[in-house]
Amino acid sequence: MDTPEKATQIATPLSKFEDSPVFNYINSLSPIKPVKSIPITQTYNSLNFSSLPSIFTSPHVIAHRETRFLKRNNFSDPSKAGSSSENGNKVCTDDGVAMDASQLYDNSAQLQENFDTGVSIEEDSVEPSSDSKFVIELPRALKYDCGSPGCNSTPCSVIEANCVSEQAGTSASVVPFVEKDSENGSFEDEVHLQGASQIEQKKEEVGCDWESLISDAQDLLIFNYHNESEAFKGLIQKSMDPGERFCTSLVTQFSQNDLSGEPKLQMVDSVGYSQQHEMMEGRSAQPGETSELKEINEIEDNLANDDLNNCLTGNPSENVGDEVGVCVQDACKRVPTLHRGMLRRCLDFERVARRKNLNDGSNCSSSIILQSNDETASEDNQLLPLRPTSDSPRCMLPGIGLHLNALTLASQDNKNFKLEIFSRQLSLPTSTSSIHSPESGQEPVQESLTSAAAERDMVPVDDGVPLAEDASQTSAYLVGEESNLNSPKKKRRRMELAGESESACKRCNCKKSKCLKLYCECFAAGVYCIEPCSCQDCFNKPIHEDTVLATRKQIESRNPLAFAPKVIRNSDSVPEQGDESSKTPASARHKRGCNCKKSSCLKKYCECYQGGVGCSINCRCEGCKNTFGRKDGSAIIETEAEQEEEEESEAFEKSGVDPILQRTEISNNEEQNQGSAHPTTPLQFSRPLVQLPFSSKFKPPRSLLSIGSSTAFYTGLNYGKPSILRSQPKFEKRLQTAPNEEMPEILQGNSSPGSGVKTVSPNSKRVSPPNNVLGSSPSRRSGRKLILQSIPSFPSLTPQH
DNA sequence: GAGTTTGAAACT
DNA sequence: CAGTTTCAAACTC
Repeated sequence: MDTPEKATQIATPLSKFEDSPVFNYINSLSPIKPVKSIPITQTYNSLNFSSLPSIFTSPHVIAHRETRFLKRNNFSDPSKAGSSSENGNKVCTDDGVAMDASQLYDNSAQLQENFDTGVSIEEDSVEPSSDSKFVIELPRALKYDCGSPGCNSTPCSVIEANCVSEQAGTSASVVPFVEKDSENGSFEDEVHLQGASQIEQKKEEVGCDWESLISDAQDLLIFNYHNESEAFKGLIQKSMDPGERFCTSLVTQFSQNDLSGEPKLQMVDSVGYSQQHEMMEGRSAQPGETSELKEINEIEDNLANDDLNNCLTGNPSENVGDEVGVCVQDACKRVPTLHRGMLRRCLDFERVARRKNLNDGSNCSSSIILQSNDETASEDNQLLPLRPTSDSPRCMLPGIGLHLNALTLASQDNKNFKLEIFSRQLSLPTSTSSIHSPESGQEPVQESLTSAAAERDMVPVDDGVPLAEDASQTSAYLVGEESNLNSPKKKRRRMELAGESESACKRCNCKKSKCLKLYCECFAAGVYCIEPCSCQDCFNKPIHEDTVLATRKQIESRNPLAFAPKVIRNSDSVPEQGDESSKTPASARHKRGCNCKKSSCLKKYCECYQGGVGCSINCRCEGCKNTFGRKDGSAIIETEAEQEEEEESEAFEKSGVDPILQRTEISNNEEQNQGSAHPTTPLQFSRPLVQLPFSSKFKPPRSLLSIGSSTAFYTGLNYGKPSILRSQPKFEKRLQTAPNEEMPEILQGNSSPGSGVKTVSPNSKRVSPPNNVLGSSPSRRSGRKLILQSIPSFPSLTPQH
């Protein structure tokens, strides 16, 4: 199966195909001339095809995409799967494959997506390597199908291949080739056969393992998303170079392997999600693969990391902004890069989303849903600079990047665009992950996302917390619901139904505030008002950017935390523990606390309740009955041992809790905590408070600011409450547990009176003794905490570096 | 859809 | 900082 041989084989089948009437017909259809197996330059392939999309985008493509999108939503609908499979089936006519694909698809769209992502990436990387995409692609698809756990991915891979090919314009040719190959019994034939056999096996395996796979989906999802995000990041990076490099490396290796039939192809394919597979199945790289795969993985990881770091962490500000825009554009142009697959996916979704947005008026849900799209927004045409124009969909995740702060900082269009992209990107994974994976999977993602977002955000907007919260919640819910939020009320209703998605898409109804006050949800959320808003005399529009920014500054001068997420979640700040915290009710708390008197904190009047978090010490509510956690919760004085136990339990929870189910989890956790004899309140509250403001290390500045300014809020509010003292110990623990990074920030923040806020004293008011906080937090239990941290769900989830 | 309730935000 | 007013969301009918 050496390369030369392959080439020969490939050439043969191609020629045959070319002769076939089907091929001719296809050719007639597609603008792309079936270049006779002439090795086209990889770059050209991508480039050439990139231009073609229009042709293929025709109804079929669109339909396909939509179907696909629908599929995502309707996992169980077989018919759709079938329809969708039409396109996909083109490529894979194999019954076995098709079956698998449909089934798999139905079983878990997301899982598939994840695989798809991996696959797509692989494809991208692989494509360039092969002189003729066709040959390589088919085998790949097959192999995928045949491939390991990737079986699941098979359908997806196929579909994607189709999509890609369609867009690229190569797909058409591909299909025929496949069939022909089978007919010819050429190399591909073998592949098919093997693939089929393998697929069947896989099917069985899959069938058997499916559940397990699904169960593992969380991990996978996380992984996938992580990968996607990485990939996306890679794309984003102004220099696609890394991606290219990666591709190149892959290609190189691939070529070295001669693209040899199955194993190598599989290897290549697996590269994308090999990690996932490994994770899932525990399956190590295949014999031959191992070394190479490892290398590839390493490269990929490095790239991803680097990319992430560079893009996200790096200098989000200037470089990133430009980079983003550039990257996006480049990405579009550079379809062939390894991220291409992802982009395609995203595009598909995005298109749908955009349509919806356009049609419906921006629906936050759609945007959210498609966050992935945004990720992929980079894709071809769609990557329009989403300037925060009035038209642009504003639905941003509250905490993420859309904050006006970010906007202000990044006044540039590109930057804004980037931010949105990032936010969406970030959110996407979360949403998806959340949906499928009940467990920890999501958290890591969230954390990463949040952290990434935080890092990225030009402005240290919020902690990732809000993002996580919103994203997870909203996204998850919204995904299903998406579009129809036309009327504000309906929207609200949905939000309510959804649970808490509200934050994601705010639509205001302001009449007197001109949407320039915090009364305006849009303004408060840091987003511009959009069509769906029913506001009057709205100044919260890009047109009035100056006014908005000025007002914003003014408000911030008054209260630095004014635009910070109201609900702070620990997750992002603490990578490791973040999971825990995020999961645990305690992790999230309203930054300022509520002041409810009549609603008993059981209605959305209560911001805590609305945010899906329990009331905390900071709350001055009366008759609190917040189902997410009462402020008074029994403040039980716990012994250190108990506290430790709690911590452990929390850590444990962290590992397993689903972000999606956050609320449920929260309630559960609280219950658990209570059950564990730990009064949920004190601990939880204390924690959130501390962590909240300073979720990410990167945000110190903001946290500091917020802290200082926030003092007013935090100081003195809760003095009335008795339980605080007890809580302190836990609080201290929390602090300790919290990563050092956070702690310092917190401490720093605390140094100011404001810090005290979080440190809440046992007595109601956040008398935060900075000293206490400082003293306790960093040093003491850091050891333990470190241990917990060492467990970091996120790292573990990640493909490993 | 109109009116009421509620509590945050803004103001004094 | 406390008290009051304004505002818009949440809620009810």
